[in-house]
Amino acid sequence: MERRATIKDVAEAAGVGVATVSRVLSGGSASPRTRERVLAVAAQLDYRPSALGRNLRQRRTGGMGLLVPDLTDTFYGQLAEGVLACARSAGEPVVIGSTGDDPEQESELIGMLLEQSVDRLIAVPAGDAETWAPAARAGMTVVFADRLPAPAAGEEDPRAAAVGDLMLLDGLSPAARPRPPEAPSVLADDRAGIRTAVRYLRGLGHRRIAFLGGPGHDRRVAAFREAVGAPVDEELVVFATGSRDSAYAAASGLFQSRPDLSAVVAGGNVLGEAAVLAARELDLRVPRDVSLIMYDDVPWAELCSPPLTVIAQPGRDMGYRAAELVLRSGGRRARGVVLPTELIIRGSCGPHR
Amino acid sequence: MERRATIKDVAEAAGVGVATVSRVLSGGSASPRTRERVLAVAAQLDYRPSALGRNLRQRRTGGMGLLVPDLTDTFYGQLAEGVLACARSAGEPVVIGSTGDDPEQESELIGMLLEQSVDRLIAVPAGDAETWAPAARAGMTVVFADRLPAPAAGEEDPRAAAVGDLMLLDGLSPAARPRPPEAPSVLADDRAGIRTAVRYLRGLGHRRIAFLGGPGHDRRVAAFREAVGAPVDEELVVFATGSRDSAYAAASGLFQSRPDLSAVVAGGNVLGEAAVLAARELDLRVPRDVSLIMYDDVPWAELCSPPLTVIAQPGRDMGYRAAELVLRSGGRRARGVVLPTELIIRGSCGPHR
DNA sequence: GTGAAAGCGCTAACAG
DNA sequence: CTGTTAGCGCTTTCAC
Repeated sequence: MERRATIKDVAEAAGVGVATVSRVLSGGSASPRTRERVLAVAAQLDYRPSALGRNLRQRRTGGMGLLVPDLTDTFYGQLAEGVLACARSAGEPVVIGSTGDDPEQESELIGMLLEQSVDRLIAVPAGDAETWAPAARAGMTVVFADRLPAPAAGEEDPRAAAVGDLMLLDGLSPAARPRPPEAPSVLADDRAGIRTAVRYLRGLGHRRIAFLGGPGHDRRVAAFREAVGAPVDEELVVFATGSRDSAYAAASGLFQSRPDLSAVVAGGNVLGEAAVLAARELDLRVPRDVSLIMYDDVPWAELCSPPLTVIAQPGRDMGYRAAELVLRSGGRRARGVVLPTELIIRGSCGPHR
Repeated sequence: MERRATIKDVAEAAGVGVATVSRVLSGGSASPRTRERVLAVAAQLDYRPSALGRNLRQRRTGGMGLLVPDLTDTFYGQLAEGVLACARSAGEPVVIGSTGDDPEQESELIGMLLEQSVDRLIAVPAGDAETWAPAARAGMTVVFADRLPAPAAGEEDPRAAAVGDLMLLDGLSPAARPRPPEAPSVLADDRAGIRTAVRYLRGLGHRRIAFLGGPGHDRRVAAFREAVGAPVDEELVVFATGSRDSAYAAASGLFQSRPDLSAVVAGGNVLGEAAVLAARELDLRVPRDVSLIMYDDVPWAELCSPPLTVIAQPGRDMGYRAAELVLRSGGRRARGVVLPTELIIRGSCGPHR
């Protein structure tokens, strides 16, 4: 249990200078003979270059940070798995943090990452643009996943709400479209997903459709309003704060205050879970009494009875893509990516009656 | 977007030496006047000490590593949340890795952590004692959570299987019990949990009870065998490899090969999920045709219909405790901890018919 | 109480 | 091609 071998040990043992060792190990030039000897000695000494030394020297930590709202939410679990898969294949470490969808905790975590000199970050942002300013100021490369930070309070910026479209409309002339978000991002095509869901519901005859949203679902509500068209009944759009309790309360409240609604689209799997629970508690049968569509496909959606009809978004892929983006962001600011969603019809929606 | 202020900048701006700055910032002695000035300047410069510099100097990285099999498995999500909660309150970074329950990937991740000089690790081990030897040799402080590494191949070591008891039997004289595991650990009381479940099932009249296990469930099977007593029907004990597909195949195979079984206990939530799916596919009604008890309580267990009867283990607490252990392991090798499980009776078990 | 100086392990000039 | 050298930012003796 002695201290690990350092580059110096290897150099001495191999009878060469430390620079040579460094070169050999990082694929630099060296005569075949030296290279072989160094490699042999290194292996023999079980030498592993210390990331600490390298990072200090290069004034930056390798790897990346990952900030998600809650690992207990299966969707973020999938997202994280994607990120980790990519990081692993790149041999890069990932420093993770869970924000609880709280901007304050998020800020603290950003601070912590800064302290660690982690300068690449993938985040499902909880705070608004203001929360994220410090990260940008510090020169961090950040890729947002799943959603974008809301514009700073006071700034009338429709960008966040509109971006869902933009990225898909590659046909538009560059000048015709608003500037892209400042940070590259990997988002699901919420707008199309929600629109498809609402149309599907309308096709089944539903007219009083509610939206059950959570933190970060603003693009989804916006899409919902748009899809429903004209003056949407504001009582049918309710928000929870992120905790399961809050989600349940919101769902239950919705069902009780508006017994006339015939369908609800839940903005995320935690909300969907809450809706199922609340409906059951209130003796509402799905889909007989109320139809339900949930955003996010998660393994247990199929276990419900009836199995839940969902808007699937590729969580794992999103994570993987985000990691790729943040890793090879050397080539300047990458464009954002929007991944398609898919309406998976199972059994939780029925005709309006 | 200039480079961050260093300790040197602060020292100069405050007209003191770097050593003084260092002292002040780490609570060392300094005259009130100097201290104040340094603090002011530091704040003004938005100075954040670089963890890189400190770590290199101290030849160790702060924070901890966390290795779990799969973040898509809600139980590990809970565990991770616990770890992160503790780490956050300690201001420590967490480097995470997902092993996919594959010893090889686990080894690689351990190597990566070693390279990062992360010397504290919380792990749900995939590999056996041999896989973990390098970590120990390198002087890592590791706390195992949820399970222990199997004894190295060839070593006839009943410790892992027996430990479930040990820790609870504080009444035994120290000499009478086998030595404790080499690394501190945080485990659920699998033995009691399984025993309770089996007894419950027997009380309902079930005799042909099957066990559906996955990687790392050896303590649970052992407990199952013990609870069932005497020669257990080996065909009723089946194992999957960790993937959802494999779990489904195992469950489906089990149901088909042994239509006479009347109850199954699933060793983890992924297995439980598979069992529900397989049963439905084969038109087996739960609990009419087959009773089901699942290890792990997860939010969606309640959503199934009928809601699943489960053996709950405190995932979040386990993570939190593990993090505490690994953090304050300064005081030598901490004892392991065993947390209680609870049988939560919902609707997936019925009388044998 | 405070400053100067010596590195921690590594890479990147810069000479040979 | 290869060795020497100068730090990266910080903590920690060791003098003053």
